[in-house]
Amino acid sequence: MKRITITDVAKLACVSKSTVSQYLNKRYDYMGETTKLRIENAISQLGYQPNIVARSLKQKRSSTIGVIVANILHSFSTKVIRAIEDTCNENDFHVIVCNADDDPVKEEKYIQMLLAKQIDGMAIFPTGGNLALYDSMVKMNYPVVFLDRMIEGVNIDAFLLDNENASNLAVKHLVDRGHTRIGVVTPSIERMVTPRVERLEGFKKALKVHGLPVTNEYIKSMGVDKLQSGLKEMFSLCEKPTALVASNDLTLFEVLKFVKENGLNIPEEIEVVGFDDIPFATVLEPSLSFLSQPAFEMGNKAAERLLEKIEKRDVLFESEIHRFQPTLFQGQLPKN
Amino acid sequence: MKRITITDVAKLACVSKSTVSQYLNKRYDYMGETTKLRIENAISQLGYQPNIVARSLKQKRSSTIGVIVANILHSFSTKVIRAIEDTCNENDFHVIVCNADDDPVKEEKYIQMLLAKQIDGMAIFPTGGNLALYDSMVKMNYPVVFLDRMIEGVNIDAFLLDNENASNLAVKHLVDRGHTRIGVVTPSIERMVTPRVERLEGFKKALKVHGLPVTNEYIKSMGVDKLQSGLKEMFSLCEKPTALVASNDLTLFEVLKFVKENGLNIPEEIEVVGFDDIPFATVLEPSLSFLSQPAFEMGNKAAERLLEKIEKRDVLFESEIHRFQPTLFQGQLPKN
DNA sequence: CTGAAAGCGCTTACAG
DNA sequence: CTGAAAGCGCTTACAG
Repeated sequence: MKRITITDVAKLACVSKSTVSQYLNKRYDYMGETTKLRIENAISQLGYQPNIVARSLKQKRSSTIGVIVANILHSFSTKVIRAIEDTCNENDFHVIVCNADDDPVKEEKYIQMLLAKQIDGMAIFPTGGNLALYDSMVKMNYPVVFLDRMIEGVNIDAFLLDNENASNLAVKHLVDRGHTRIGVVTPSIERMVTPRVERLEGFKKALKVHGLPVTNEYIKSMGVDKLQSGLKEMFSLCEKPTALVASNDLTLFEVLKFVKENGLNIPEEIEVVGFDDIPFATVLEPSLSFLSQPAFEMGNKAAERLLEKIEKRDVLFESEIHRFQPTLFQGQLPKN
Repeated sequence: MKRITITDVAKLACVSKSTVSQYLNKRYDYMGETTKLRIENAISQLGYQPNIVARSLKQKRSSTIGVIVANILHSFSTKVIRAIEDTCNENDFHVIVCNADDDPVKEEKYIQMLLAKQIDGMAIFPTGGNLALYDSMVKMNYPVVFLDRMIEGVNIDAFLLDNENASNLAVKHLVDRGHTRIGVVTPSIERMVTPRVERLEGFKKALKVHGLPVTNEYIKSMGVDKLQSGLKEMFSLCEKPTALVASNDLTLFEVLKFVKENGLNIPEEIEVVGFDDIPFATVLEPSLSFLSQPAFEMGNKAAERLLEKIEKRDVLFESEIHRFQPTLFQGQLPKN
């Protein structure tokens, strides 16, 4: 049951290990035809598979990247992972997926582990809780890209939605449909998570742009567990909102739950715009509008950039914020 | 920018590499207190991180398993991955996730890659297209578990739903609600994918158990792209079905699309039972019933078994089929 | 065109 | 209680 090594191949083919290695690495430049054939035969006869671990140790490259997502159960994350994996595959890179659970402690553990495994680079949905660690990676010129979120003051490429514009599109859509009392529901922005902050800011700006007042009673930014009572408050006002923007899937869920439990009608009594897509939204009721993120494109672009940084490890890159545009969908969702 | 190695630590602590290695591996048995302290200090002073690749090469273990899913975009797969990852984490194992896209060629490539990386074991949602390869892993006594599907004649543990019972529960539910004309919609069973075959078989058996005839016109098993015309046929019958079982999420989607496009009312005109959960199903309309799989439990159990096999690599295990019971949910979905 | 030798960073008997 | 030496399976200058 012992594994076949390069030595076995060399013996069988009557050449040295070096030559077999050349063959494996496709350095055929000076290799005799017959040598090549002998090696080829030996390999297939023995069913030889190079040991990638040994190669990595020597080459100090693993042809593997790590992806640390906040939560793999979010469909946005899944799509991004999928896109990253596709891009990596095309370039003969492998992907290790990790879940940080939005927990800085777990995130740190995973980053350390990936570094110890000599992973060539990482794509991270950062928790924001490991500033020193992010910085140390920058110092080492270690290849990293951020997704979905950016960290102020950390010099790392970030790939994220144009969140302000997304909020603006949502508000514009509702204004166009005649609404003037528009509310917004977002998770707590205490931890300054980029999309939450930017979507809320964008929402307020958009109201002003459209000549509407910013009414604090229409803005609920709080832990998801408190949203039901927040919504109850909002809907006890004399001037109830007639439309709501739900800034992510969790808040949308709470909004729909509230709507259902209170027997409100969509869109007659309350019109709702959500972020990201709900699978099956096309074929279910009520029909909602969504700001969809180009998840696959974001994943692809982030992966390409990461691979480029890995390729040119010696080059010092200027880090950039890469913004992606959302698309507004009504009832029907895009295929991606 | 050169990495700190064990040699650097040894030098700084004025001990040999061996001793540092002992320390790293927590073999303190005979280690002097002061030696221990010196090493500890040296490590933290240098910010030393052991190179896992080198360790793996020597130990011939990587403390990593691979998961090959058919499609990461399915929420069932995501949940299973998540559960496997949690279990692995508790045991200091890492997880590499791969997408086979239900393509045997891709599956083979991934399996080879994982083997070359000296991964300690694999959890696979098998395509069924690589019998020889599965067998060769069995021959090597390489630790593998299958998920969601089993492969006839291949001696590997499989963790899957009690599909026949699931179909039976679906039929029973509908019969209890007074239905006698019950249809079923499943993807093509040409490739003999376990859940599809078993769910269809189970459906037929359940009809008989409940004294209902098996009507071929009520059974549509075909490529998802042909389902719309299949459903059209079914609903052109004089005796239309009054209830439908959709055996997975894709077929459920087609059913709901058909229902919506044809303005049918759920549940008045047609009652629907699906498999797996649709996120948001609780708060949307129409309210459906679902047979939910205990995805987290399945992932956990599969991972535990896999780790056990890795732990006791020398032991020859009897392979078993592990069945899990579905739960019928109406409108409301379970938290997992 | 091919091979001998050194080395990647660890671990592990074994000797003392 | 600690260290010298060999070795895991590769790759890579370098020599010839």
